[in-house]
Amino acid sequence: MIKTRFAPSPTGFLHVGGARTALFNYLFARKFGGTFLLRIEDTDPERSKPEYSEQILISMKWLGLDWDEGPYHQSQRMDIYKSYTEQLLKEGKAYRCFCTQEELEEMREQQRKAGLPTRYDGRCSRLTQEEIKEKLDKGMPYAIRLKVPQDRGIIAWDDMVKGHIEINSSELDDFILVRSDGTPTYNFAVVIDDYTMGVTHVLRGEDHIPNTPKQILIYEALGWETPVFGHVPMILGKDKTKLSKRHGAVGVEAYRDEGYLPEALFNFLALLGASYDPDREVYTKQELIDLFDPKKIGLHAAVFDPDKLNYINREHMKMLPPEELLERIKPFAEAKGFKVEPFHIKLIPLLVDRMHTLKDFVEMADYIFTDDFSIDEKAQTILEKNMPLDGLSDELKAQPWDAEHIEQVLRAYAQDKGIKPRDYFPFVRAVISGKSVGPSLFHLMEAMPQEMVLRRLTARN
RNA sequence: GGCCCUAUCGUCUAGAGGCCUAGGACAUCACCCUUUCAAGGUGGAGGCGGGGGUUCGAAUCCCCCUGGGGCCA
Repeated sequence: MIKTRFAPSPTGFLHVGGARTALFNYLFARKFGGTFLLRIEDTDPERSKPEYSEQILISMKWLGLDWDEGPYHQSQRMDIYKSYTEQLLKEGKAYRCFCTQEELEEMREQQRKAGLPTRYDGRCSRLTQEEIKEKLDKGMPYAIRLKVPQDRGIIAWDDMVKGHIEINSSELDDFILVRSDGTPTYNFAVVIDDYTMGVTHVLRGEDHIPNTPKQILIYEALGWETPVFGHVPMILGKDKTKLSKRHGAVGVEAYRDEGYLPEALFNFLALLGASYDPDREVYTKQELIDLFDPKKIGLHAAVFDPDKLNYINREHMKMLPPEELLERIKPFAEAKGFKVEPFHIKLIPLLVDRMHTLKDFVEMADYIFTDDFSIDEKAQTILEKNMPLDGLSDELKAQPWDAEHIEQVLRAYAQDKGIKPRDYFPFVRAVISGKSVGPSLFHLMEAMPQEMVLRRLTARN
Protein backbone atom coordinates (compact mmCIF):
# COMPACT_ATOMS: atom_id res chain seq x y z
CA MET A 1 0.00 0.00 0.00
CA ILE A 2 1.45 3.29 -1.11
CA LYS A 3 1.34 6.30 1.14
CA THR A 4 2.66 9.73 0.21
CA ARG A 5 2.61 12.96 2.08
CA PHE A 6 2.92 16.69 1.80
CA ALA A 7 4.39 18.45 4.79
CA PRO A 8 4.38 22.24 4.51
CA SER A 9 5.49 24.65 7.20
CA PRO A 10 2.81 27.20 7.91
CA THR A 11 5.11 30.17 7.49
CA GLY A 12 3.29 31.72 4.56
CA PHE A 13 0.83 30.99 1.80
CA LEU A 14 1.10 27.89 -0.35
CA HIS A 15 3.96 28.53 -2.74
CA VAL A 16 3.52 27.26 -6.30
CA GLY A 17 6.69 25.22 -5.86
CA GLY A 18 5.24 23.58 -2.79
CA ALA A 19 1.98 23.12 -4.62
CA ARG A 20 3.80 21.27 -7.34
CA THR A 21 5.48 18.82 -5.00
CA ALA A 22 2.16 18.35 -3.23
CA LEU A 23 0.64 17.70 -6.62
CA PHE A 24 3.20 15.06 -7.52
CA ASN A 25 2.57 13.29 -4.23
CA TYR A 26 -1.14 13.50 -4.89
CA LEU A 27 -0.79 12.15 -8.42
CA PHE A 28 1.39 9.29 -7.26
CA ALA A 29 -0.98 8.27 -4.50
CA ARG A 30 -4.05 8.51 -6.72
CA LYS A 31 -2.46 6.61 -9.56
CA PHE A 32 -1.69 3.61 -7.40
CA GLY A 33 -4.74 3.79 -5.19
CA GLY A 34 -2.63 4.86 -2.25
CA THR A 35 -3.12 7.36 0.51
CA PHE A 36 -2.11 10.99 0.46
CA LEU A 37 -1.60 12.56 3.82
CA LEU A 38 -1.07 16.08 4.96
CA ARG A 39 1.12 17.10 7.83
CA ILE A 40 1.68 20.62 9.09
CA GLU A 41 5.24 21.13 10.26
CA ASP A 42 4.63 23.79 12.81
CA THR A 43 7.44 23.14 15.24
CA ASP A 44 8.86 26.60 14.74
CA PRO A 45 6.61 28.69 16.96
CA GLU A 46 8.37 31.86 15.87
CA ARG A 47 7.41 31.62 12.25
CA SER A 48 4.40 29.30 12.22
CA LYS A 49 0.99 30.89 12.23
CA PRO A 50 -2.38 29.12 12.40
CA GLU A 51 -3.82 31.45 9.79
CA TYR A 52 -1.12 30.38 7.38
CA SER A 53 -1.91 26.74 7.84
CA GLU A 54 -5.58 27.52 7.32
CA GLN A 55 -4.69 29.35 4.12
CA ILE A 56 -2.60 26.45 2.90
CA LEU A 57 -5.50 24.06 3.39
CA ILE A 58 -7.80 26.39 1.49
CA SER A 59 -5.35 26.64 -1.38
CA MET A 60 -4.90 22.89 -1.53
CA LYS A 61 -8.61 22.29 -1.65
CA TRP A 62 -9.00 24.93 -4.31
CA LEU A 63 -6.30 23.32 -6.44
CA GLY A 64 -8.04 19.98 -6.08
CA LEU A 65 -5.41 18.34 -3.89
CA ASP A 66 -7.71 16.59 -1.50
CA TRP A 67 -5.92 14.55 1.12
CA ASP A 68 -7.02 11.34 2.76
CA GLU A 69 -5.36 11.68 6.12
CA GLY A 70 -4.55 14.55 8.39
CA PRO A 71 -3.79 17.29 8.67
CA TYR A 72 -1.49 16.19 11.45
CA HIS A 73 0.31 18.81 13.43
CA GLN A 74 3.89 18.25 14.40
CA SER A 75 3.51 20.50 17.40
CA GLN A 76 1.15 17.96 18.93
CA ARG A 77 3.56 15.08 18.64
CA MET A 78 6.30 16.18 20.98
CA ASP A 79 5.83 13.19 23.27
CA ILE A 80 6.45 10.82 20.41
CA TYR A 81 9.75 12.43 19.53
CA LYS A 82 10.77 12.29 23.13
CA SER A 83 10.27 8.56 23.47
CA TYR A 84 12.43 7.85 20.45
CA THR A 85 15.09 10.18 21.77
CA GLU A 86 15.24 8.12 24.91
CA GLN A 87 15.49 4.95 22.92
CA LEU A 88 18.45 6.22 20.93
CA LEU A 89 20.17 7.48 24.04
CA LYS A 90 19.72 4.18 25.81
CA GLU A 91 21.08 2.25 22.86
CA GLY A 92 24.06 4.53 22.57
CA LYS A 93 23.05 5.63 19.06
CA ALA A 94 22.86 9.20 20.23
CA TYR A 95 24.48 11.18 22.99
CA ARG A 96 24.10 14.33 25.00
CA CYS A 97 26.19 17.28 23.94
CA PHE A 98 26.88 19.89 26.55
CA CYS A 99 28.89 22.19 24.32
CA THR A 100 28.02 25.83 24.56
CA GLN A 101 27.64 28.21 21.67
CA GLU A 102 31.02 29.74 22.47
CA GLU A 103 32.72 26.41 22.65
CA LEU A 104 31.31 25.40 19.29
CA GLU A 105 32.25 28.69 17.73
CA GLU A 106 35.78 28.36 18.96
CA MET A 107 36.04 24.86 17.59
CA ARG A 108 34.87 26.01 14.18
CA GLU A 109 37.26 28.91 14.26
CA GLN A 110 40.17 26.57 14.82
CA GLN A 111 39.03 24.27 12.07
CA ARG A 112 38.77 27.16 9.70
CA LYS A 113 42.26 28.28 10.59
CA ALA A 114 43.58 24.81 10.01
CA GLY A 115 41.81 24.74 6.68
CA LEU A 116 39.59 21.88 7.76
CA PRO A 117 35.86 21.56 7.08
CA THR A 118 33.85 22.89 10.00
CA ARG A 119 32.22 19.94 11.64
CA TYR A 120 31.38 18.96 15.14
CA ASP A 121 34.31 16.91 16.38
CA GLY A 122 32.28 14.58 18.54
CA ARG A 123 33.99 15.56 21.78
CA CYS A 124 30.90 15.00 23.93
CA SER A 125 30.58 11.46 22.66
CA ARG A 126 33.80 10.76 24.51
CA LEU A 127 32.52 11.95 27.86
CA THR A 128 32.64 9.35 30.62
CA GLN A 129 29.57 8.31 32.57
CA GLU A 130 30.86 10.28 35.55
CA GLU A 131 31.39 13.44 33.53
CA ILE A 132 27.91 13.18 32.09
CA LYS A 133 26.38 12.64 35.49
CA GLU A 134 28.25 15.59 36.87
CA LYS A 135 27.09 17.95 34.10
CA LEU A 136 23.56 16.66 34.43
CA ASP A 137 23.61 17.23 38.17
CA LYS A 138 24.82 20.75 37.60
CA GLY A 139 21.78 21.24 35.39
CA MET A 140 23.80 22.05 32.30
CA PRO A 141 21.67 22.33 29.16
CA TYR A 142 22.36 19.83 26.43
CA ALA A 143 21.44 18.99 22.91
CA ILE A 144 21.21 15.47 21.60
CA ARG A 145 23.37 14.38 18.71
CA LEU A 146 23.26 11.35 16.53
CA LYS A 147 26.36 9.22 16.75
CA VAL A 148 27.29 8.71 13.13
CA PRO A 149 28.97 5.31 12.80
CA GLN A 150 32.67 5.73 11.99
CA ASP A 151 32.70 3.02 9.41
CA ARG A 152 29.43 3.86 7.73
CA GLY A 153 31.06 4.64 4.38
CA ILE A 154 28.91 5.55 1.40
CA ILE A 155 25.31 6.43 2.01
CA ALA A 156 23.30 5.85 -1.12
CA TRP A 157 19.74 5.61 -2.28
CA ASP A 158 17.89 5.09 -5.52
CA ASP A 159 15.98 8.25 -6.05
CA MET A 160 12.61 7.89 -7.77
CA VAL A 161 13.30 10.81 -10.01
CA LYS A 162 17.05 11.36 -9.98
CA GLY A 163 18.28 7.82 -9.96
CA HIS A 164 21.22 6.66 -7.88
CA ILE A 165 22.59 9.27 -5.48
CA GLU A 166 25.40 8.77 -3.03
CA ILE A 167 27.35 10.72 -0.50
CA ASN A 168 30.25 9.81 1.73
CA SER A 169 29.25 9.66 5.38
CA SER A 170 32.54 11.29 6.25
CA GLU A 171 30.93 14.49 4.99
CA LEU A 172 28.52 14.33 7.88
CA ASP A 173 29.19 15.15 11.49
CA ASP A 174 27.28 14.11 14.58
CA PHE A 175 24.38 16.41 13.86
CA ILE A 176 21.78 17.52 16.36
CA LEU A 177 18.57 15.59 16.81
CA VAL A 178 17.10 17.50 19.68
CA ARG A 179 17.94 21.09 20.56
CA SER A 180 18.80 22.14 24.06
CA ASP A 181 15.28 23.53 24.46
CA GLY A 182 13.94 20.03 23.86
CA THR A 183 12.53 20.60 20.38
CA PRO A 184 13.37 18.07 17.70
CA THR A 185 15.25 19.24 14.64
CA TYR A 186 13.67 19.08 11.25
CA ASN A 187 15.39 15.90 10.18
CA PHE A 188 14.58 14.03 13.36
CA ALA A 189 10.92 14.97 13.43
CA VAL A 190 10.46 14.19 9.75
CA VAL A 191 11.90 10.72 10.06
CA ILE A 192 9.78 9.85 13.06
CA ASP A 193 6.67 11.28 11.48
CA ASP A 194 7.15 9.64 8.13
CA TYR A 195 7.86 6.29 9.68
CA THR A 196 5.15 6.28 12.32
CA MET A 197 2.63 7.53 9.81
CA GLY A 198 3.51 4.73 7.44
CA VAL A 199 4.74 6.91 4.62
CA THR A 200 6.19 4.71 1.90
CA HIS A 201 7.28 7.28 -0.67
CA VAL A 202 8.76 10.66 0.07
CA LEU A 203 8.56 13.01 -2.92
CA ARG A 204 9.91 16.42 -2.12
CA GLY A 205 11.91 19.32 -3.55
CA GLU A 206 15.53 18.73 -4.45
CA ASP A 207 16.52 21.30 -1.88
CA HIS A 208 16.08 18.40 0.52
CA ILE A 209 18.72 16.22 -1.06
CA PRO A 210 21.33 17.24 1.51
CA ASN A 211 18.92 16.20 4.27
CA THR A 212 18.35 12.75 2.90
CA PRO A 213 21.63 11.09 3.98
CA LYS A 214 21.11 12.43 7.47
CA GLN A 215 17.62 11.05 7.55
CA ILE A 216 18.82 7.70 6.29
CA LEU A 217 21.25 7.59 9.20
CA ILE A 218 18.39 8.29 11.58
CA TYR A 219 16.31 5.52 10.06
CA GLU A 220 19.25 3.20 10.51
CA ALA A 221 19.83 4.23 14.11
CA LEU A 222 16.19 3.56 14.86
CA GLY A 223 16.38 0.25 13.04
CA TRP A 224 13.72 1.26 10.56
CA GLU A 225 13.43 0.60 6.88
CA THR A 226 13.74 3.74 4.78
CA PRO A 227 10.96 4.89 2.49
CA VAL A 228 11.57 5.43 -1.21
CA PHE A 229 12.87 8.93 -1.79
CA GLY A 230 12.28 11.12 -4.81
CA HIS A 231 13.53 14.65 -5.32
CA VAL A 232 11.87 16.92 -7.81
CA PRO A 233 13.72 19.88 -9.28
CA MET A 234 12.99 23.43 -8.21
CA ILE A 235 10.88 26.00 -9.96
CA LEU A 236 12.84 29.06 -11.03
CA GLY A 237 11.83 32.59 -11.87
CA LYS A 238 12.58 34.30 -15.15
CA ASP A 239 16.06 35.20 -13.88
CA LYS A 240 16.72 31.53 -13.14
CA THR A 241 16.90 31.81 -9.40
CA LYS A 242 14.62 29.93 -7.05
CA LEU A 243 11.12 31.28 -7.50
CA SER A 244 10.35 33.76 -4.76
CA LYS A 245 8.31 36.83 -3.96
CA ARG A 246 10.73 38.90 -5.97
CA HIS A 247 9.32 37.29 -9.09
CA GLY A 248 5.79 38.43 -8.42
CA ALA A 249 2.95 36.09 -7.64
CA VAL A 250 4.17 32.89 -6.04
CA GLY A 251 1.20 32.03 -3.85
CA VAL A 252 -1.45 29.71 -5.18
CA GLU A 253 -4.15 32.00 -3.88
CA ALA A 254 -2.77 34.84 -5.98
CA TYR A 255 -3.44 32.81 -9.10
CA ARG A 256 -6.92 32.02 -7.90
CA ASP A 257 -7.56 35.72 -7.34
CA GLU A 258 -6.20 36.61 -10.74
CA GLY A 259 -8.74 34.38 -12.38
CA TYR A 260 -6.88 31.21 -13.17
CA LEU A 261 -8.81 27.96 -13.19
CA PRO A 262 -7.61 25.43 -10.62
CA GLU A 263 -7.59 22.72 -13.27
CA ALA A 264 -5.39 24.93 -15.44
CA LEU A 265 -2.87 25.64 -12.70
CA PHE A 266 -2.94 21.95 -11.86
CA ASN A 267 -2.23 21.07 -15.47
CA PHE A 268 0.48 23.69 -15.80
CA LEU A 269 2.27 22.68 -12.62
CA ALA A 270 2.09 19.00 -13.45
CA LEU A 271 3.71 19.64 -16.81
CA LEU A 272 6.29 22.13 -15.63
CA GLY A 273 9.47 20.15 -15.91
CA ALA A 274 7.74 17.03 -17.11
CA SER A 275 6.28 15.62 -20.27
CA TYR A 276 4.11 12.64 -21.11
CA ASP A 277 2.96 12.94 -24.68
CA PRO A 278 5.28 15.14 -26.72
CA ASP A 279 2.36 16.34 -28.83
CA ARG A 280 0.07 17.42 -26.03
CA GLU A 281 0.10 19.86 -23.21
CA VAL A 282 -3.51 20.20 -22.17
CA TYR A 283 -4.69 17.47 -19.83
CA THR A 284 -7.49 16.84 -17.39
CA LYS A 285 -6.73 15.92 -13.84
CA GLN A 286 -7.74 12.31 -14.41
CA GLU A 287 -5.45 12.03 -17.42
CA LEU A 288 -2.59 13.37 -15.36
CA ILE A 289 -3.28 10.81 -12.67
CA ASP A 290 -3.26 8.00 -15.20
CA LEU A 291 -0.11 9.22 -16.89
CA PHE A 292 1.92 10.17 -13.85
CA ASP A 293 5.35 8.65 -13.62
CA PRO A 294 8.13 10.05 -11.46
CA LYS A 295 10.62 8.92 -14.09
CA LYS A 296 9.03 11.38 -16.50
CA ILE A 297 9.90 14.32 -14.31
CA GLY A 298 12.85 16.25 -15.67
CA LEU A 299 16.12 16.33 -13.81
CA HIS A 300 16.84 20.04 -13.82
CA ALA A 301 15.09 23.10 -12.48
CA ALA A 302 12.39 24.64 -14.67
CA VAL A 303 11.52 28.28 -15.27
CA PHE A 304 7.98 29.31 -14.47
CA ASP A 305 6.51 30.72 -17.67
CA PRO A 306 3.42 32.88 -17.12
CA ASP A 307 2.72 32.98 -20.87
CA LYS A 308 2.33 29.25 -20.97
CA LEU A 309 0.06 29.33 -17.94
CA ASN A 310 -2.13 31.87 -19.75
CA TYR A 311 -2.33 29.58 -22.72
CA ILE A 312 -3.19 26.53 -20.64
CA ASN A 313 -5.75 28.54 -18.74
CA ARG A 314 -7.51 29.60 -21.92
CA GLU A 315 -7.54 26.04 -23.19
CA HIS A 316 -9.22 24.92 -20.00
CA MET A 317 -11.71 27.75 -20.18
CA LYS A 318 -12.60 26.62 -23.68
CA MET A 319 -13.12 23.09 -22.42
CA LEU A 320 -15.69 24.21 -19.87
CA PRO A 321 -19.38 24.36 -20.82
CA PRO A 322 -20.40 28.05 -21.14
CA GLU A 323 -22.76 27.86 -18.17
CA GLU A 324 -19.98 26.52 -16.01
CA LEU A 325 -17.51 29.13 -17.21
CA LEU A 326 -19.97 31.91 -16.48
CA GLU A 327 -20.44 30.48 -13.03
CA ARG A 328 -16.69 30.70 -12.48
CA ILE A 329 -16.65 34.27 -13.73
CA LYS A 330 -19.39 35.27 -11.33
CA PRO A 331 -17.21 36.07 -8.30
CA PHE A 332 -15.02 38.30 -10.41
CA ALA A 333 -18.03 40.18 -11.73
CA GLU A 334 -19.42 40.56 -8.26
CA ALA A 335 -16.10 41.85 -7.01
CA LYS A 336 -16.59 44.77 -9.37
CA GLY A 337 -20.16 45.24 -8.28
CA PHE A 338 -21.55 43.63 -11.43
CA LYS A 339 -24.39 41.19 -11.54
CA VAL A 340 -24.26 38.15 -13.80
CA GLU A 341 -27.39 37.80 -15.94
CA PRO A 342 -28.70 34.95 -18.09
CA PHE A 343 -27.95 36.69 -21.38
CA HIS A 344 -24.25 36.82 -20.50
CA ILE A 345 -24.02 33.19 -21.45
CA LYS A 346 -24.27 34.24 -25.08
CA LEU A 347 -21.15 36.37 -24.73
CA ILE A 348 -19.02 33.48 -23.52
CA PRO A 349 -18.29 31.90 -26.90
CA LEU A 350 -17.60 35.34 -28.30
CA LEU A 351 -15.12 36.32 -25.63
CA VAL A 352 -13.43 33.14 -24.50
CA ASP A 353 -10.87 33.27 -27.31
CA ARG A 354 -9.80 36.68 -26.12
CA MET A 355 -9.46 35.81 -22.46
CA HIS A 356 -6.44 34.62 -20.56
CA THR A 357 -8.13 34.65 -17.19
CA LEU A 358 -11.62 34.75 -15.74
CA LYS A 359 -11.00 38.32 -14.74
CA ASP A 360 -10.47 39.31 -18.37
CA PHE A 361 -14.13 38.69 -19.14
CA VAL A 362 -15.23 41.32 -16.69
CA GLU A 363 -12.55 43.75 -17.77
CA MET A 364 -13.04 43.35 -21.50
CA ALA A 365 -16.79 43.36 -21.43
CA ASP A 366 -17.78 45.74 -18.68
CA TYR A 367 -20.35 47.13 -21.13
CA ILE A 368 -22.58 44.11 -20.75
CA PHE A 369 -22.90 44.77 -17.04
CA THR A 370 -23.40 48.53 -16.95
CA ASP A 371 -24.13 51.56 -19.06
CA ASP A 372 -21.34 53.24 -17.22
CA PHE A 373 -18.71 51.25 -19.09
CA SER A 374 -15.15 52.39 -19.64
CA ILE A 375 -14.15 53.86 -22.98
CA ASP A 376 -10.74 53.01 -24.33
CA GLU A 377 -8.48 55.60 -25.86
CA LYS A 378 -8.97 54.60 -29.45
CA ALA A 379 -12.73 54.39 -29.03
CA GLN A 380 -12.63 57.89 -27.61
CA THR A 381 -11.07 59.18 -30.82
CA ILE A 382 -13.54 57.28 -32.93
CA LEU A 383 -16.44 58.67 -30.96
CA GLU A 384 -15.29 62.20 -31.65
CA LYS A 385 -16.11 61.68 -35.30
CA ASN A 386 -19.79 61.91 -34.49
CA MET A 387 -21.18 59.78 -37.25
CA PRO A 388 -24.93 59.65 -37.88
CA LEU A 389 -27.17 57.33 -35.86
CA ASP A 390 -30.58 58.86 -36.42
CA GLY A 391 -33.18 56.36 -37.41
CA LEU A 392 -30.77 53.47 -37.04
CA SER A 393 -32.51 51.97 -34.06
CA ASP A 394 -35.85 52.06 -35.83
CA GLU A 395 -34.39 50.26 -38.79
CA LEU A 396 -32.83 47.67 -36.51
CA LYS A 397 -36.01 47.21 -34.63
CA ALA A 398 -37.85 46.47 -37.82
CA GLN A 399 -35.73 43.40 -38.47
CA PRO A 400 -35.17 40.15 -36.58
CA TRP A 401 -32.46 40.48 -33.90
CA ASP A 402 -29.79 38.26 -35.32
CA ALA A 403 -26.31 38.83 -36.67
CA GLU A 404 -27.30 38.38 -40.27
CA HIS A 405 -30.05 41.00 -40.25
CA ILE A 406 -28.09 43.37 -38.09
CA GLU A 407 -25.27 43.28 -40.58
CA GLN A 408 -27.64 43.93 -43.47
CA VAL A 409 -29.16 46.91 -41.75
CA LEU A 410 -25.80 48.40 -40.75
CA ARG A 411 -24.32 48.02 -44.22
CA ALA A 412 -27.35 49.54 -45.86
CA TYR A 413 -27.40 52.37 -43.38
CA ALA A 414 -23.71 53.16 -43.88
CA GLN A 415 -24.09 53.07 -47.63
CA ASP A 416 -27.10 55.30 -47.43
CA LYS A 417 -25.12 57.86 -45.44
CA GLY A 418 -22.17 57.56 -47.76
CA ILE A 419 -19.85 56.15 -45.10
CA LYS A 420 -17.56 53.23 -45.70
CA PRO A 421 -18.51 50.25 -43.56
CA ARG A 422 -14.98 49.90 -42.23
CA ASP A 423 -15.26 53.44 -40.92
CA TYR A 424 -18.78 53.13 -39.65
CA PHE A 425 -18.65 49.79 -37.84
CA PRO A 426 -15.95 50.84 -35.39
CA PHE A 427 -18.05 53.85 -34.57
CA VAL A 428 -21.08 51.72 -33.74
CA ARG A 429 -18.89 49.42 -31.70
CA ALA A 430 -17.56 52.36 -29.73
CA VAL A 431 -21.06 53.65 -29.11
CA ILE A 432 -22.44 50.42 -27.79
CA SER A 433 -19.38 49.10 -25.97
CA GLY A 434 -16.89 51.91 -25.53
CA LYS A 435 -14.24 49.67 -27.08
CA SER A 436 -12.20 49.77 -30.23
CA VAL A 437 -11.69 46.04 -30.14
CA GLY A 438 -13.88 43.04 -29.47
CA PRO A 439 -15.87 40.24 -31.06
CA SER A 440 -17.53 40.48 -34.43
CA LEU A 441 -19.78 43.52 -34.14
CA PHE A 442 -22.92 41.84 -35.44
CA HIS A 443 -22.51 38.80 -33.27
CA LEU A 444 -21.77 41.00 -30.34
CA MET A 445 -24.95 42.98 -30.93
CA GLU A 446 -26.96 39.83 -31.36
CA ALA A 447 -25.68 38.51 -28.04
CA MET A 448 -26.54 41.72 -26.24
CA PRO A 449 -30.16 42.45 -25.42
CA GLN A 450 -31.75 44.44 -28.23
CA GLU A 451 -33.14 46.91 -25.76
CA MET A 452 -29.65 47.62 -24.36
CA VAL A 453 -28.14 48.22 -27.79
CA LEU A 454 -30.95 50.43 -29.04
CA ARG A 455 -30.91 52.40 -25.84
CA ARG A 456 -27.25 53.25 -26.32
CA LEU A 457 -27.77 54.07 -29.97
CA THR A 458 -30.58 56.50 -29.25
CA ALA A 459 -28.92 57.97 -26.18
CA ARG A 460 -25.97 58.86 -28.32
CA ASN A 461 -28.06 60.25 -31.15
C1' G B 1 34.64 27.88 0.13
C1' G B 2 32.81 22.48 0.89
C1' C B 3 29.22 18.83 -0.66
C1' C B 4 25.23 17.46 -3.84
C1' C B 5 22.04 17.93 -8.21
C1' U B 6 22.05 19.41 -13.24
C1' A B 7 23.04 20.98 -18.77
C1' U B 8 18.68 20.25 -26.33
C1' C B 9 15.55 26.69 -29.52
C1' G B 10 14.05 32.94 -25.32
C1' U B 11 10.81 29.21 -22.15
C1' C B 12 8.76 23.99 -21.13
C1' U B 13 10.24 19.72 -23.45
C1' A B 14 10.76 14.97 -27.31
C1' G B 15 15.19 12.40 -28.08
C1' A B 16 17.50 6.24 -24.11
C1' G B 17 24.39 5.29 -30.74
C1' G B 18 22.49 5.27 -36.96
C1' C B 19 14.92 6.72 -37.74
C1' C B 20 18.04 13.98 -36.45
C1' U B 21 18.38 17.95 -42.45
C1' A B 22 17.31 17.58 -33.99
C1' G B 23 10.45 16.97 -33.37
C1' G B 24 6.35 19.52 -30.51
C1' A B 25 4.25 23.47 -27.43
C1' C B 26 4.36 28.63 -25.45
C1' A B 27 6.40 33.22 -26.82
C1' U B 28 8.06 35.84 -31.38
C1' C B 29 7.84 37.33 -36.86
C1' A B 30 5.22 37.11 -41.77
C1' C B 31 1.08 35.86 -44.58
C1' C B 32 -4.14 34.17 -44.98
C1' C B 33 -9.05 34.85 -42.85
C1' U B 34 -11.41 39.62 -41.19
C1' U B 35 -15.27 45.86 -39.59
C1' U B 36 -11.42 45.72 -35.09
C1' C B 37 -8.87 42.66 -31.43
C1' A B 38 -8.39 37.72 -30.63
C1' A B 39 -8.97 32.68 -32.05
C1' G B 40 -7.85 29.57 -36.23
C1' G B 41 -4.81 28.20 -40.66
C1' U B 42 -0.03 28.38 -43.31
C1' G B 43 4.94 29.53 -43.24
C1' G B 44 9.64 31.61 -41.00
C1' A B 45 13.51 32.65 -37.56
C1' G B 46 15.51 30.16 -33.32
C1' G B 47 18.88 25.00 -29.86
C1' C B 48 22.34 19.95 -28.81
C1' G B 49 27.69 25.14 -23.65
C1' G B 50 33.22 23.94 -24.82
C1' G B 51 37.20 20.41 -25.30
C1' G B 52 38.90 15.63 -25.36
C1' G B 53 38.01 10.50 -25.92
C1' U B 54 35.03 5.48 -27.13
C1' U B 55 32.83 3.97 -31.94
C1' C B 56 32.46 2.69 -38.82
C1' G B 57 28.93 6.37 -36.68
C1' A B 58 27.33 10.46 -30.93
C1' A B 59 22.41 15.31 -28.81
C1' U B 60 22.59 10.25 -27.00
C1' C B 61 28.32 6.54 -23.67
C1' C B 62 33.07 8.12 -20.66
C1' C B 63 36.48 12.13 -18.80
C1' C B 64 37.78 17.29 -18.04
C1' C B 65 36.33 22.37 -18.21
C1' U B 66 32.51 25.84 -18.08
C1' G B 67 27.63 27.27 -16.93
C1' G B 68 23.04 26.91 -13.92
C1' G B 69 20.61 25.37 -9.36
C1' G B 70 20.44 23.71 -4.23
C1' C B 71 22.14 22.79 0.85
C1' C B 72 25.70 23.97 4.48
C1' A B 73 29.46 27.53 6.03
